[in-house]
Amino acid sequence: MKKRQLIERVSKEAEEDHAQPRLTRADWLEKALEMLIQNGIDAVRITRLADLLGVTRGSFYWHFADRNELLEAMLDVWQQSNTASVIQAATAPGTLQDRILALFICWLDPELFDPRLDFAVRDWARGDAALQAVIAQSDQQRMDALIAMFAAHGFAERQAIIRARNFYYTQMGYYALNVREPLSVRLSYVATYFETYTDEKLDPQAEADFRQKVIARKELWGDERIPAR
Amino acid sequence: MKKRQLIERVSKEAEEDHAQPRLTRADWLEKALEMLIQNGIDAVRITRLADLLGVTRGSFYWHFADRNELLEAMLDVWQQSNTASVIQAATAPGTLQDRILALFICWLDPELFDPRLDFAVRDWARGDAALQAVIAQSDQQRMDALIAMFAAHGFAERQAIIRARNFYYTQMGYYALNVREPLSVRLSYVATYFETYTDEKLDPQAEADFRQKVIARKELWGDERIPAR
DNA sequence: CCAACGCCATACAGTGGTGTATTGGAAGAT
DNA sequence: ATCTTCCAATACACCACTGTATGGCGTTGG
Repeated sequence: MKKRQLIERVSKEAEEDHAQPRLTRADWLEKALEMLIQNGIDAVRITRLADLLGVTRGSFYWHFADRNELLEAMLDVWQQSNTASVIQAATAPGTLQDRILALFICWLDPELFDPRLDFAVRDWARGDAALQAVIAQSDQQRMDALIAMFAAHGFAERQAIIRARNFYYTQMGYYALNVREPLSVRLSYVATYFETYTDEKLDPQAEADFRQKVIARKELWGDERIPAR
Repeated sequence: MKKRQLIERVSKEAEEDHAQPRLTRADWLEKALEMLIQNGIDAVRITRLADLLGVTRGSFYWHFADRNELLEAMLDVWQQSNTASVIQAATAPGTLQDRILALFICWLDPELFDPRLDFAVRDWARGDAALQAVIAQSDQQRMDALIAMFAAHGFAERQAIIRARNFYYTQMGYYALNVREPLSVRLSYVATYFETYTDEKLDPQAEADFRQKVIARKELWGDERIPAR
């Protein structure tokens, strides 16, 4: 699901025409998420957001009771975006190859899975046990979907777990290190990773289709969406 | 290298008797690192540290010029602890098996590699390009050591890179997700992971020795060093 | 023994953030 | 055409934190 849609849904507002003269709850929420991603939760200050939005704090306190309400809305957006995308890809119709490639798409398209948001939320949870529990639950849901995917294609329980962990942890590690590689380089690793995870060869035709699909999508998200973090 | 030693070295102070009536630069630094790990860089406030140390801020401004000097000292400690441990393990004498196991020890012993510090520093770098560059350099050094390790034991260039990435990213992903497992569970995965990374069987005797070694070390770091993050 | 140094307390000025109360004004509804 | 409703500006009280200036006091060395 598109993030802006989610933001508006969480804000309980209908999607309206752009170029509004006044702000909506969703506008504040969007800016706050942007701030969270770029500078961490402690940078999400009402004063600062008001400056960026070109209004005073008076506006904020009309849309939200207080800062806490904003934070809760932000968490709602996260909960309903990244995890849902992973699970959807892992349970996609088709062969194991189809599903793995769907997951690779997920890893590559920030509209489906935004690693910056994911890690910003994880950092946010530092020192907050309740939030950590929420995140752990989401991780468990993602892992369960991945384990089920491998298990459904012939891997025994323990093997499915190890493969799911390798698959998921490797990708999270990649994000955690904030690696910055051009898309072409990432694409060149796809076949090798696929074989590592599945012990099968990746069908060359499928790989070609995948490349084309990703490049077509890339047009949509624009050129430089590689996170500066 | 032990972290407290490093802290004192960075503070340019000799190790003294405990139970000092007055504080040293190292005491402030240690508390600040603790705060960074538990609550992030934005929680590293002079006022708060002073409260925790039971003194007023007057003490701080005797030991440090300003907050910035403290932050630089904290970064020095990180630079000289985690990365050094990884490189040392990866270049340890012996077979590939010896080195991999040395790295596993690293992953398990927070005195050698403290993942909480590592990720706290990564989070700190959010929105700070200069700091990101420092971290990227450390990551590169670690990766180079791992690639060289695999290459030195017969893996071709590309294979060595993929294996090093899998090895390192998987572990970083594990830490990033803040997984909390008992030591016994982690130990039970060692052999399987070893085989995944090397395509060799882990010598049962070596595995037994490893278990014993880790458990002996565990006595040293105490029981509950599993990060609450 | 007392003088200098090392470490800390106190007081002050300044900044940036929160939340509340009140007022102002433009768009839609009737 | 006026009357709500929605959104934003302004003003106020309050708190957390930084950094500086200065004074106090115990410890140590000459």
